[in-house]
Order: sequence, then C-alpha cells, then structure tokens
Amino acid sequence: MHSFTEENYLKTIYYLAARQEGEVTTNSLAEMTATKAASVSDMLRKLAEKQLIHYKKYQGVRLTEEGERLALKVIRRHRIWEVFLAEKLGFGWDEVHEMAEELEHIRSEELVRKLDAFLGYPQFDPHGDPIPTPAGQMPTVEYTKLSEVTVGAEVQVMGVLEHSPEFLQHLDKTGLNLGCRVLVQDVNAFDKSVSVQINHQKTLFVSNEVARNLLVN
Amino acid sequence: MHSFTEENYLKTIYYLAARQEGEVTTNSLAEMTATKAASVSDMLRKLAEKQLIHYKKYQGVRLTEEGERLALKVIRRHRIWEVFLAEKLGFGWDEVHEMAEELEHIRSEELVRKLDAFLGYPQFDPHGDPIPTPAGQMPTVEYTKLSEVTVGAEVQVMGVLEHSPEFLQHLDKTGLNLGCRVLVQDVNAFDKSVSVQINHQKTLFVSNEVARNLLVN
DNA sequence: ATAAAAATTTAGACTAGTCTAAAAATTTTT
DNA sequence: AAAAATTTTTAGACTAGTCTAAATTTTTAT
Repeated sequence: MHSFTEENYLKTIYYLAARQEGEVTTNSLAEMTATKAASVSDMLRKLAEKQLIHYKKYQGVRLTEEGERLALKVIRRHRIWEVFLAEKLGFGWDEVHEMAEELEHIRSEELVRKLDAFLGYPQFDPHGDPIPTPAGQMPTVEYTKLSEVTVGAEVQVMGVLEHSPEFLQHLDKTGLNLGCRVLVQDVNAFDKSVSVQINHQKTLFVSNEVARNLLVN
Repeated sequence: MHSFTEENYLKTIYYLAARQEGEVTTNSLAEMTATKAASVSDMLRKLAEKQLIHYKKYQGVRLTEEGERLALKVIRRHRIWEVFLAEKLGFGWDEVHEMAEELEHIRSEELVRKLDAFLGYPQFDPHGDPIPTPAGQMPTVEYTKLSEVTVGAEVQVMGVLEHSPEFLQHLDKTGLNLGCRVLVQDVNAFDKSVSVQINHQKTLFVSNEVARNLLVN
C-alpha cells in the first residue's frame, strides 16, 4: 500500500505533466503541494526507489507506468466522490474539491466500484473533467477555450480550466453553468473580451481572463 | 483541530467506558488500539494536556466533557457513514465497519449534516446502535439480551453486542437479521442454549454464546 | 567561457506516533 | 505487612514527512 502523501505526490505529478509539456520540476511540485523544494527532493528519491517515477537528479521527473496507474486511480476516486457530493448531497461545484481531497484516499476498491454504480457510472465530474476508467485510462476530450471561438458560433460550456472556488462562484453569479449554450456575438479587439448571449436570453460580457478558462465544444 | 489518532483514542475511551464500569485502563486501551501500553501512556499525557481526559498517573482515565463531545462526534460520523454504505451502496452489515473507520475522520461538518439529511436522519446504524444526536447526545436504548428472555415471550432483534464480521455472517446465515421476530420456545438447562421460532416460521437452536450477543426488546 | 543567478539536493533538526527495555507504582498473594 | 506479580510510566530510539541552511548543479547572462 502507498501512503496518503505518496498518493498526493503522484496525483500532482500527473496534473503538472498534463498541463505543462516536458518534465515536471521540483519547484513546481513544491508550489503545488505547498511544501518546500527540499521536502520534494526527499520524496522524489523515495518514489524513484519504489519505481513509481523516472527520476535523475536535477533533471525533473516523469511517472512510470505503475506510477501513472496509481495517479489515475486517485484521480478517479477524487472525481467520483465529487460527483457524489454534488449530485446526491447538493454541494456546489465550488465546494466539492476540498472534501474530495480527503475522500480520495479511502482505500477500499469495492467502495469506489459501488459508489460508481450508485451514481450511474458518470463520465464527468462536476467541473466537466473526465473520470478515468476503472482500467486506468484517462478519457480524451477535445474542448476549445471560449476565448478561441469565432464570432457567430454557438457553443456549449463543457468544463473549466481554473478550479478555484472564486472563479466557479463568479460563473454561478453570471449564469455560465456547465451545459449552458453560448452564442459568441462579438470580440472586443482591444482587450479580447467577448460579448455572448446565454441560452438565447440575456447578453453578457466575458473578460478574456474568464473566456480563456472556459472550455466549450 | 485534532488528529486522526487523537480522535481514535477518544472514541476508544468512550467505548471502553461504556462497556466496563469504572476507569478505563492503559492496558485495555493498548489492546483495543492494537498498540503497546507505552504508546498509550504517551498519548494519555498528551490528551490530558489538551484537557480532553481526566488522567492521574496509574489511576486510569475518564473523558472530560469536551473529550466526550468529540468522541460522540466521531461515533456519530462513523455510524452515519455505515448507514450510507449499507442502505445506499448495498454493503452488508459485516462489511461497513472497516470503511467507516476511515470515513469517520473526514473533517467537514457540512458533509455529515448533508449526508444525514440525504439518509433521512436515521436513528440507528446497520447494527442497531443508536446514532448520537447532532447536539452530541447518545440516545439511550433499553434492550435485553436474548439469553435473558423468558420462555414463551416473542421479541424482535434490535441489535448486536458483538460486531465481528464472523458473528454477523453467522447471523446472516441463520436468518437472525435486524428486525426479525423471535419466539423463545425453550431454554436448555444444561448449556443455556435457546430454541426459538423465527418470524413464525422455521425453528432454530441458538447457542448461549450467540444469545448473549443478540439484543432484543 | 566565465560569472552570476536560479534551481536542486544534502545535511541536520524537528514533530507525531510508534516501539523495546528498564524503572516505578500499584495490586495481589501469602 | 512483606514479597511477588502485574500494571503503568519513563527513557531512548525509530520512521515518515516536514523544515532551514548550506552545498552543489544547472541555467542564464555577460
């Protein structure tokens, strides 16, 4: 078995590798896990010994197959619990992450299987992120950032790139929920802000900052 | 906040105090927590410093009001999660305890409140144990051991004193489930085993060992 | 190509929780 | 009431994960 802490490192390495290209650095891991680079170095040595990562000193880090398998298992648990919290208990998408950070470490395999069945085998978590398969595959999704949609197109909000409660609460306030239809009316040439019509009703101005973090199809 | 480990000690002290009379001893705690007496001594000093227990060296231990409040909170979480696992996910009453041992330490208050509501504010866990109130009171229940019921009486199975999977699986096998009606037909004078009729149907012999661990009303 | 800056690792220390072995206190037996 | 047995506590050590400070390696800038 692997510790709570090891699971968190693996998960974080996976996320950073997916978001950046190239190797994952010690410093970026330190920032993400809210620890210091020295602590990360120690842990990397340990994970490398256990063959969960490829690691050469000073050269950054990459998950081994086994490491990735474990990371995806943790991410799967996390996202399934998020669905439970949102769909069954009525938590907002801005509230579920923190609790799922704890729930993802509950060990029983059977628990995740049954929870998955109870939820009807969901494909996506409340933020639109795909749930890894039981076999340990991350489903590929092809979404576009709202900031890159051409004027006149009508698209649907499918996910977010930024997951902070503040951002999600902002979306709630403006009505930009998952699944809502967005017609791009105009792009401001100066600040790249976007004028959109939501669900064929109200018109809204969306800053480029927000548009870059909204995934649509 | 209190650590996972501290919560476990408080919970265990509560259970031991409820089951024995008098003070809870270092050795009994060591046995229950599967550690050594030396480790328990250390932890007791720490819990006493935090005013969660009354503790005089060599004299055993008793929860303070605050300590009991915390213990009951943990027990409440444990039992609510057990209800979820059994009722919603379909786990057997012999399977839920182990998972609940982990789930009981998830920190969010709001989570327990919402889970409780989702489950319809259950009063009892899958073993018939009462769920402490949100205010931190342990409901009193007055059950009798099946071994003490007089011949001719008809009673209902309300709970168990022994919680091991083996015992619970044995009850499953013989059909002695929670809520089932039991008519005491005869008590064997030699070994105190009991002859009972279940739900007005099949007749069964129940050893004294089993009868002593079955709670009825 | 070297110096300066930045990133990373090592060294040594700390905390929580555990252990074994030894010491001290309490309880039981005679 | 003293001796023996039992229980409990203390002392000192270990592990996982963290930290700061110092040393080392890599990268960037001149």
